[in-house]
Amino acid sequence: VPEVSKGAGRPREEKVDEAIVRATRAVLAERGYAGLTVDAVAAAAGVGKAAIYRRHATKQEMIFAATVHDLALEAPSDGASLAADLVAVAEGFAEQLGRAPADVLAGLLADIYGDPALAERFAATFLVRQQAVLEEVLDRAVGRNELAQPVDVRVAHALLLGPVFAWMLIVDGDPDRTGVLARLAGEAAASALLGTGRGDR
Amino acid sequence: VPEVSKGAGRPREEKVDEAIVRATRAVLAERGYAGLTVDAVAAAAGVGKAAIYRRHATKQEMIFAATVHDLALEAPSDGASLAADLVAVAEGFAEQLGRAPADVLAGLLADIYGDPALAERFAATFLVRQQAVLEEVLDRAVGRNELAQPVDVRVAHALLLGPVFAWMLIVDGDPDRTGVLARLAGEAAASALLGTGRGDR
Amino acid sequence: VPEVSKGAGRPREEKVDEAIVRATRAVLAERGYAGLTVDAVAAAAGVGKAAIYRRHATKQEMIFAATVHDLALEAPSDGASLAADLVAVAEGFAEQLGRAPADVLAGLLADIYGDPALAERFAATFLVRQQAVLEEVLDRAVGRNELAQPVDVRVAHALLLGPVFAWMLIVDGDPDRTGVLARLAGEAAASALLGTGRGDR
Amino acid sequence: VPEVSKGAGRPREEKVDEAIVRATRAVLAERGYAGLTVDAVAAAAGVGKAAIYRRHATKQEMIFAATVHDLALEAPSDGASLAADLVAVAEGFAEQLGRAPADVLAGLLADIYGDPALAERFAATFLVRQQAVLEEVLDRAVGRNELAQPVDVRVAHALLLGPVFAWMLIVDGDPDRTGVLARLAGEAAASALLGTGRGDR
DNA sequence: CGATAAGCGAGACGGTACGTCTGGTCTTATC
DNA sequence: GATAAGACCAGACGTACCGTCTCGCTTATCG
Repeated sequence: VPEVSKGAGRPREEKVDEAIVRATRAVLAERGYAGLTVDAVAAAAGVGKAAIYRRHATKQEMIFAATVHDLALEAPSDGASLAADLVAVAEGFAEQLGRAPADVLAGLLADIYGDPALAERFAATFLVRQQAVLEEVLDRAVGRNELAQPVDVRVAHALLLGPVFAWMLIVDGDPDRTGVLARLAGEAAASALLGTGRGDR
Repeated sequence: VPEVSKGAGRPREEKVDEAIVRATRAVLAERGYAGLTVDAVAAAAGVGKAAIYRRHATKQEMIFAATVHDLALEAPSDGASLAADLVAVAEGFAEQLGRAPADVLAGLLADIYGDPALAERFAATFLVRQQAVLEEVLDRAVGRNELAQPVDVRVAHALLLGPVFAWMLIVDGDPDRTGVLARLAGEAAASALLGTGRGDR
Repeated sequence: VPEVSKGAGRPREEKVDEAIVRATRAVLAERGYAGLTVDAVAAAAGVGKAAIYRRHATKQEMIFAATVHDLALEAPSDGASLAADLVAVAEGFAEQLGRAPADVLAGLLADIYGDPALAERFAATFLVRQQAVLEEVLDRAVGRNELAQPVDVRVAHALLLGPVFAWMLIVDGDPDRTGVLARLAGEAAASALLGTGRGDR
Repeated sequence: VPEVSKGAGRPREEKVDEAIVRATRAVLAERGYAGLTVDAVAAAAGVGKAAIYRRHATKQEMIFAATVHDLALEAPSDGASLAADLVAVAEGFAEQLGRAPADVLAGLLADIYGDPALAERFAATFLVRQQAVLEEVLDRAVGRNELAQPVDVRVAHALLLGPVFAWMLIVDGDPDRTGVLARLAGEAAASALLGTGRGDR
């Protein structure tokens, strides 16, 4: 979102912001990520294109802001074990991803290549947030003496997020069993990380 | 690839097929998935656009055919255990994915939504091939009595492919450590599936 | 020219209109009617293709508008006789046609068949304008009692326009003698129409 | 029509020639000059495109050969006067032109610009033939002492052919009155030429 | 309170890619 | 060597979309 010069001039209308978000989601639902047009969003929102581009540098950023930006992710309360914590985190990931349409996730992931700004925003919002949660859980495990030495967060991230992502976007698994898969992913990651940490493999 | 009416008329020239594939890869390497143009491919291949569209219904199918379609995947030789087999499979996935540029994988995954034909082709070539390998490995485990009851292949698929995919395309992990991650994913999946199979959780 | 929704939005720029007209004429002069390309016109005008198609439904209409649409035709001042008037009209036709390149005239005439909209525009601008001039001259002759009864304008039109057109586009006559031919055509038409009017044949 | 190397190999089949002519006319009748496609003609004739291009250098030449090439034009028998002869000639022109569709005439006339070979063929078949007839009629008039000095054939040609052409292709006059117009054109041309010849203007 | 600054909807602008279509040539296998 | 079928190169067509700009207007703040 480009900076807003404060003070002089007419202030931006919040109604416009809301209308854009609502219209973006509506058009996405109707035509999908690939079929979404800025003109269509503007028309559906009853808004000029300039109002959109005053807020978002590109179409992708608009979509990002309307669908993914605000996806909250709460850190799990302290569990009994690393395994329990990781299962909770995986379930959190699943819940978070599930709130955005699959094609939007895939589309944004693709558009990240070739748009560094979007990549930056994606990393800052998504990756950083998820990895912060993970760090906390891993630290707890160290405190609990489950883990002797710190573990690379990115590895843990891939082990946890990957299965959920693949289930939802690649394998096209049954949405009703996403929870089952998240639990399995959490347990799998815990055993792998603990095994690594113990160094017995 | 649209059906070829056999027998009558001038046959398609293999040289053209090759030129298109080579040019597609070259343009992808130079401009990336988003920057690829059919005209650019045609020009680079010294070929008319019609020759391309005679072979591929859309730009995406052309890219698919040039980058992903032929990605071989060999089934691992019989290992000592399910864990060993799954590690080998995960390494196979990593090697297979590594042969295509990341932006191409992401781009195709995105374009699958909204192009059912491409989705079909993707499933038939990619998913089916990988899941066949997985089935074999899982069957072996049943034979070995490691697994008491059969396991849903899609679950295993997500547990194995997900981490590799996430490492390469989302977390942007160090390519040199992709092998490490694949090994971890294999072990993690094995322990999760064995745990499930034993039903002790 | 498609209708312009008035009032709202950014108004069309006259500079663009002019640039398109100028570029169309330049490309026509350089490559001829058959060699003209909309892309070439757009490039020469420094204009997007959309700006052209916003104004003209087809390439032909664009050419029409740039070369033929505005060809003025002044009614001759009252002459001494029908013959004198018709000579003046024929010379007017010759002057009018002479201002557009021959291949353009032939090309547009051909494209009229199969494009009803263009035919309509052609009739409204060209035929109607010329026939209005003719009507006036014929009315004067009736007033002068040269003609006892009104004459079919289309007949007069063919008798006058035909020779000039044929001289310029079919017979490929010497351009320097177009004036001579126009005079002859005027006299010929006058004598034929007067002969008809008198009914002595 | 490209030269035929005689003797060796399989001779051309006349059936193919006929089929091409028939198909050309059929497609012209159905889709018009602008809508005619070589592929369509080949398909309608049950013939390969090569068979067409072996006989005709371009699409236009094919159409020319199928519609206009053979349009006969008989010289009028000796009439009582130049006027009578010219009327006969004009009627001959009208009859000749009437045997080809209007859009074809206009289309070929347009394509002549930019295709010198077609222009050559057109001149040789059409203009030369018509002007030969005209020359003969004008010579007779000199013999009859109606004309003191020879008249430029091209001028006479324009005066006669022009009105007929304009009536049929530009003014879109009633086909049933084409004869009337031809008679008028003949009389008009005669009076103009006689006037010129006498030098009294 | 009047000037200034920025917002607004509408829609034109330059640029560029798409997928289709055609013309004229070339290549098979068959006659 | 002619034939039917059809692939080949080249390149124009008209459409669609992106992100920017311009119009006439409205709405706030600042002097």
